[in-house]
Amino acid sequence: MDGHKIRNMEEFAALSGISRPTVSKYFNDPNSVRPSTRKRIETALERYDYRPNIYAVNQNRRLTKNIGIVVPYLADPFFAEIARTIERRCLDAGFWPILFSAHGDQGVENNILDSLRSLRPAGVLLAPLGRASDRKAVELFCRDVPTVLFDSEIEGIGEAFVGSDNSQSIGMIVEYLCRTGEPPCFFEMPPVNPNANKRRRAYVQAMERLGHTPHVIHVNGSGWNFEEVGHSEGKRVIEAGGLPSDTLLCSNDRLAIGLLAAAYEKGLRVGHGPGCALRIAGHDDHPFSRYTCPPLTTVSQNYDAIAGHSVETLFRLIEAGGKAKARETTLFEGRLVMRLSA
Amino acid sequence: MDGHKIRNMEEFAALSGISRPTVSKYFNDPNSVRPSTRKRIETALERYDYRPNIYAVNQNRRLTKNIGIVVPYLADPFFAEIARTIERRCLDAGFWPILFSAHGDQGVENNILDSLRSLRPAGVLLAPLGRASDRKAVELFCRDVPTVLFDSEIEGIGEAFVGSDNSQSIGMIVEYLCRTGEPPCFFEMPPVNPNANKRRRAYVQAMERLGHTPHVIHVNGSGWNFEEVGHSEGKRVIEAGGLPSDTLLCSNDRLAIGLLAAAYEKGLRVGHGPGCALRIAGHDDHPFSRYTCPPLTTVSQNYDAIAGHSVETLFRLIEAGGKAKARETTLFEGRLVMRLSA
DNA sequence: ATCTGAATTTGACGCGCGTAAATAATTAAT
DNA sequence: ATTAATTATTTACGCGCGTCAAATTCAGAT
Repeated sequence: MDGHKIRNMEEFAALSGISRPTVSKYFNDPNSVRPSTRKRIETALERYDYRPNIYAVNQNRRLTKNIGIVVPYLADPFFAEIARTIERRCLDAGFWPILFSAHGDQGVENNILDSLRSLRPAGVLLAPLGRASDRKAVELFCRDVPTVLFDSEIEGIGEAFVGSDNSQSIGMIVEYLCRTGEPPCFFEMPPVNPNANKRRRAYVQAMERLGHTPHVIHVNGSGWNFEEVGHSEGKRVIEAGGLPSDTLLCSNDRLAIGLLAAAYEKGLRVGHGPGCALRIAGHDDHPFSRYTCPPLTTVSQNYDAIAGHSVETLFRLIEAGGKAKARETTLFEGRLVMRLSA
Repeated sequence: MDGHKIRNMEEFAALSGISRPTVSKYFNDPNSVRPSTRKRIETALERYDYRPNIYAVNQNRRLTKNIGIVVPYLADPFFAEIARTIERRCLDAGFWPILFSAHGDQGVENNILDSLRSLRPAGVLLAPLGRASDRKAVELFCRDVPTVLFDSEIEGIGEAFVGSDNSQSIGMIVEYLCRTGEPPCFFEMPPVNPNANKRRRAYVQAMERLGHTPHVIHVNGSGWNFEEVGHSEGKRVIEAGGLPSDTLLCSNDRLAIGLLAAAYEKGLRVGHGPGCALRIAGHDDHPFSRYTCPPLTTVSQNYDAIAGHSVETLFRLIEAGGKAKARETTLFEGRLVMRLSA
C-alpha cells in the first residue's frame, strides 16, 4: 500500500497503466477484460487500495447492485436468522444487501418502501407485515421494483412468493398430537398476517379429517408481542377453566413460550410424561424453543430452504429483466421436532 | 400528483417556479429559505412527488446524512432492540440509519467497516465484537470516521464509549443474592468481549467486599451461542456434582436460559421458594427472560438510556466536526429485576 | 508476414446535484 | 423614500463514473 490515497478512477487507471474505461469495465465484470490486463489491474489494486465511489457508480448505473431485505420485525429471532442467511447469499453473489425492519408498524413499512424506491435496488426480498401492510402501497412498489415476497403472502402481489406449507405442517403436528394423546385445541395468534388464518384453517381441516371436533381459542391482543399475548391470554384461559383439551397447539412458538410461562405460573406441569397436566406445542422451531422448560415440541420451518429459494428466485428474476412470466408460489414443508412439551 | 415523473431537480425547480440552487438549498435545510418560497416548494412537492437522487446528493456532499449502526450479533434480541431504538432516533434527527450485523464473525465485521468507509457516513455507532474484533482495523476505521462505541468497550478507540456499569450492576445483584440465600457462584460466559471479564472481576470484588469466597465456574465453548453453552456446560457442571453453592449468577441472561434448561432436564427445581434446589440469576433483562420458567431474576440494562446517550453523543460529535476534545466514557447503572428464579 | 476478430484506448458526453460568486430582488428599518 | 441587510437568481464549474463511437492495438491463426 502506497502512501497517498487515490482520488478517483482516473488516477488509479493512470497508476496502473490502463485506460479508465477499461478499468471501469473491469469493476463491472472482472472477466470482461483480457486476463493479462486483469492481472495488471489486480496487482495495482493490491498496491494502491482503491475502491470506486459507490455513489458515482450507482448514479450512473441504470440499476444498482443493491438488494433490499425487508422484514416485519427484526427483534424476532426467526427473522433475524432468515435475514442473516439471505444477507450471506446476496454478498456471495456480489450484491449489496440492505436490511430493513418495519418494527411491526405500517408507517415504517411504507417509509422503507419509499426509501427503497429511491435506492433503485436491483431487487427486493420482502416479508410484509401482512394484515397491517398498506396493500395499495406494496402493490405500487412491486410494480416499480422486482420483488419476491416471502414468509407472509399477499395474493397477487410481487413476482413470486416463498413460504412454508402451513397446511402440511399444521396437519402433521395435529396428527402427531392426536396419535399421542388428546386431540389438541388451537391457541391462535393475533392475526397480524395471513399465516395466522392459514394455520387456523389448517388446524380445523386436519381435525375434521381425523374425525375430531376442532376448538379454536381466540386471543385478545394485537401486535408482535406474541410472548406477552401468550402469557396474558394463557393465564386468562387457564383461570377461566374448562379448556376443551389438555393439549394446546399454538400458532407459533413465541406464543407457546408465553403460554408455557403462564402454565408455570399457574402450577400446571407441562409435558407428555406422567404427572403432566398440559401438553403444549408450537410452530416454527424458533431458535430459543429448544431451551424452554420443558423444551418445546414444534414444527421446524426450513429456514435455509426458504431463504435460499427466495434469493435464487430473485436472482433469476433480475436476470430476466425484473418481470416473471408467471407468479410462482413455492411452499416448503415443515419437519416435526419432538421435544418434551408434547 | 400529476401524470409524468419528474426527472431531476432542474425540472422540478422549473415546475415550481423557483431556481434550482434555491431548491437545492431547501432540501438541505427547509428553514434556510424564505417562508414564502418554502411554501411554494412544498406545494409543488405535493403535486409532483419529487425526491432528490440520493446518489447524486451523496456524491457531492462532503459528508452524507448516513449513520452506520453496527452490532455484533443481530439474532440476539438485546441488540435487535437497541438497534431499533437507535434507528428511530436517527430518523427523527433527519439521518439515514444503516444497520449491519457482524454475525459474530471478525471477517464480516471488517467487511462492514470497509463498506462503511466507502459510504462516507456522518458517523457510526459501533458495538464491536470485542475480543474477536480486529483491533487494528477498528482503530484505523475510527481514525477516519467519527465513531461512538457502545456496549462493548475497546480502550482508547473511538471518540466515546457508552455502556453499562458492570461493576455496579453485578455488585448489586451479588449483594441481593447474598442477602436472600447462599452467596452465589459465578457462571461465566465465553469471553467474547470485555463485558465477560469485567463482570467476572466485578463478581469477585463484590464477593470479597461482602466477606465471601468467590467461586467462578469456567465454561468451555466459544462464540455467541450462549444458550447452547449454558445448556451443555450447565449439564456438565450439574452432572459433575459438587457445586460450591446452590445459587448461580450467570454472566448474562442467554446463558441463564440455557442453564435453566439444563436444570430442568436434570430435574432440579429452580427458584427461591421452598423445595427449590437451585437459584439462578442472570444479567441484561433480555426480552425473553420474563417468560422463562421460572421467570428470571436479573439486572436490567437501561436500553433506552444507552441507545439515547450513544446517539446524542454521536450527534454532538458530528456537529463538532468529528473529533471530540476528550474521549468520554458513560456508564449507566442497572436495575435489579426480582422474579422467581432467585 | 498477413489477416482477422477481439480487446483496448481515446475522446467526449451525460448523469443529477452541491456550491461558489456575482447580481438582482425583497424585506425591514430609518 | 432611502438605505442596509437579507434572501433569490443566474451562471458556471466540479464531483466520479458509465457508456458510446471511432481509432488503435493486440493475440492467435493462416
